Amino acid sequence: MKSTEEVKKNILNTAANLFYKQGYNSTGINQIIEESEIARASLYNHFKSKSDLLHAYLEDASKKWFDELYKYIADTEDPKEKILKMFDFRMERQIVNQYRGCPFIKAGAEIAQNDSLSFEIVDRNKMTFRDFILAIITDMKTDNNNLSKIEIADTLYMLLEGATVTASFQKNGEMMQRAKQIAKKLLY
Amino acid sequence: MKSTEEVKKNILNTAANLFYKQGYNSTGINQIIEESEIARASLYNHFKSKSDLLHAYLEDASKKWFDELYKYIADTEDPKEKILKMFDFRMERQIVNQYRGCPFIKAGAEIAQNDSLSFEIVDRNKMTFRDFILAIITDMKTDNNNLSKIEIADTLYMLLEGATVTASFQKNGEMMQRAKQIAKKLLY
DNA sequence: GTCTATATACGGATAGAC
DNA sequence: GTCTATCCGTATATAGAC
Repeated sequence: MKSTEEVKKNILNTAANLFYKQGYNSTGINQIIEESEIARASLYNHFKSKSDLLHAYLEDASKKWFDELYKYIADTEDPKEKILKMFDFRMERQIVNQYRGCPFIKAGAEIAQNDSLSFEIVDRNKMTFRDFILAIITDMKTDNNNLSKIEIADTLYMLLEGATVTASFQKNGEMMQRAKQIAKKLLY
Repeated sequence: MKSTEEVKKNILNTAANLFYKQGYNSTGINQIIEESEIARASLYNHFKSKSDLLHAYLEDASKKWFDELYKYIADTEDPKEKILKMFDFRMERQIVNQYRGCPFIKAGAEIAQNDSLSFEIVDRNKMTFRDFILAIITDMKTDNNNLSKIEIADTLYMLLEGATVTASFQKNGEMMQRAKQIAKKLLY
C-alpha cells in the first residue's frame, strides 16, 4: 500500500509534531509508532535510534522553516519591510503554535550536553537566519552611524530571539510586538 | 544527625544541580535520592511530587540569582556601567556553567504546556529583571531621542536573552560579547 | 521491509515497618 | 520523619516469524 519512503515521511511528520508540542524527552517511541500507525521495528528500520530521529527532525524542520520564511517575504521588495515581515512571520507562527517558542531553541534546551550534532544543526539554522538578515541590511541605506551593519543585523537577530523566547513563557505576543516597534525605529 | 530542614535543603540543592545540568525530564527521582543520600519517602515527605520539587527549585534559584546579581553590581555607581556589568555577570555565569544557557529559559522550554505555575515563576524572574534594567535606565541621561527609555530597557533585555540563548547552542560567548558592544553603543 | 513478542531498565509514587 | 520493599506503567531497543 504505502511505499517505504512514505512510511519514513509519516514517522518523521508524527515525530516532528510530538517533539515540538510535547518536547523530545516527554515523547516516547511508543507514542510515535502508535500515532504513525506503523510497527515498532519499522521505525528502527528507518532510524537507528531515537536521537537519530531527533536529528532528522531538526534538519527537516530547519529546511521547512526557511522555505516558509522565503515564501512569506517573497513579494516584499523593500529591505526594511522585509525585516519587519520577519517579525510578523515569527509572530504568526507563535500564535498558531500557542506560544510554544522556537522549535530549535526548545530542542536545544532539553538535549544532553554531549549531543553536539543537535547543537550544530540548531546553530546552523540560527546563523543562516542571522546571515540572511545581514544580507538584507547590506542592501539597505542606513543613517544609523552609531551601529555598523553587522551590529544592526545582530541586534535584529537578538531582538527576534529574545522576544520569541519571552513569548514562550508569557504565552502572549506582547514582547514580540515591542521588538518589532524597536526594530522599526532602528531601521528608519 | 541532620535536621529535617537540612534534609530539605539537601534535596533541593541536589535537584537544582541535576535539573540544570541534565534537564528536568532527564533527571529521575531515583538519581535525586541517590545523590542526596536520603530515602525515597523522605523526598515525598518534603515535596509532594516531582513537579512540586521543580517549582521549589525555580523559586529558590530565582531568589539566589537576584542575590548574586545585586552583589555583583553592588559597588558600581554609574548607571551605564551597571548595565554593562549585567552583561559581564551573565557571561561569567555561562562560562562557569559551560554554556548551558539560562536555567529559567531552559526549564521553561521543556515543561508541559499546562504547567502554568512554572511559566509564571519564569515570567516573574524575567520581568523583574527587565524592570530592574528599566529602573537603572530611568536614572540615566540618554541622548538617544530615537528610542524611549522603556524601549531601551526592552532592547537591552532582549539583547541579553537573545545572546544568552545563542551562547547555549554555540557553546561560546561570542554573541554575548557582541551584545555587550552593541549595548555600549546604545548607551553612550 | 514489516510484523509481534519480548528483554531489560527506569519512570513516579505509595505502603507499612520502625 | 525516615526507612525499605514494592506497585505499575513506560522507556528504548532487539529477536525472530512472515
